[in-house]
Amino acid sequence: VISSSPHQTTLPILRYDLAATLNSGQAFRWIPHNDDWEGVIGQRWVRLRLLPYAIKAQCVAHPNDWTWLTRYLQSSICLDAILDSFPKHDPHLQRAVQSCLGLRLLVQDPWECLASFILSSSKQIIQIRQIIQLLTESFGVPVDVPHNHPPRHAFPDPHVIARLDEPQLRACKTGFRAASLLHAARYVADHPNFLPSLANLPTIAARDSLTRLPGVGEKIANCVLLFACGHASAFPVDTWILRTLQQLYFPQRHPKPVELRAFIASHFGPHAGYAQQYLFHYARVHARINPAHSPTTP
DNA sequence: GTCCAGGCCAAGC
DNA sequence: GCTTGGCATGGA
Repeated sequence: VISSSPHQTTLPILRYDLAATLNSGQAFRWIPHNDDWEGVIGQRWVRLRLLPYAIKAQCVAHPNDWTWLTRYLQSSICLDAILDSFPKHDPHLQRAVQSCLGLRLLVQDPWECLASFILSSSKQIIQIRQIIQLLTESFGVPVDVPHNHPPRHAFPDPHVIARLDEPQLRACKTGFRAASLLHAARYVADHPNFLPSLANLPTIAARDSLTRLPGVGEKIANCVLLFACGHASAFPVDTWILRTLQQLYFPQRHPKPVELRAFIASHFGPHAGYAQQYLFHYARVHARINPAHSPTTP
C-alpha cells in the first residue's frame, strides 16, 4: 500500500448535519474519530470534519476535482427546496426535521448499496456494519491510507463476489443472506447495464426489476432506489418506520399495507424518501417514540 | 435464557 | 388478499 500525506479541500455548506447523515442507517462504513469521520468512497479513503460553514475533506491521492465527493455528500443541493416540499401541517414531521436540521440523503454506489441492504435483512445496524467490514477486509482491494494508518478496503466488486461460493460468504457472518448476495453479484456481473439503468426507469419499473432478485423485496428495493438511484419518492418501510407511522399517523390501529402505501404516496410529497429519512433518524434517536420492547429512557 | 433485529419467501388460510 | 414460521447470528 502506497502511503503519502493527505490532500485536503474545503466544501462550503449552508446546513449540514454530518453526524446524522453518516450515521443514520443509509451507509454502514463510516467510523467516528473524535470530530472526524473516516470512510471509503469507491477506491478512496476519506476523512471528513464539519466546520461552521464548510466540510473539511482529506484524502491521500490528489484528485483532479472533488465532484465524486460533493455528489456523494450532496453538499451543494438546496435543502430548503426539499424541506419546503414537505406537508405544511404535519407537526410530527416538522419536529423530526428540527431535531436534525441538515440531515441529507447521500448518493451511494448502487452495487455497494444493493449488497449492503441484502445483508441488512433482519439484522441490527451494528451487526450490518460488522458483516460489511468482514466482507471488505476479506475480499475488498486495500485502498491508500495515510502513514501509520490502519488498512481500509474498497467494497468488493460484484465480479469478485460472483467468483466466491456460499461458505466463503457465510464465513463473514452473512447467514441465510449469503445465497441472495451471491445471486445478486452474479446477476450484476453478467448484466453490467442493470444497475445504471435503474436511475432512468420510472420508479415502479425500477422497483419491479430489483425485486426480481431473490432476497430483494419492496423494502430493500426502495433503499437502493432512494440511496443510490435518485428516486426521491422511494419510501423504505422497515420495522422502525412502520411503528413510527402507526403511532404518529394511525393511533390505536394498524393500517393495511394498501392503506399505508396510499397514505405515503399522498401525504409526504415528491421527496417522500427524504421525509422517511428524517422520521427514521428521529425515531432511532428519540427511542421514546418507538417503544418496540423497552425504551432506554424513562 | 428469551426476544428480536432498516426482511424475504413459501405455505396455509 | 393477510398471517405465520423459518431462515443465521448475536446484541440487549
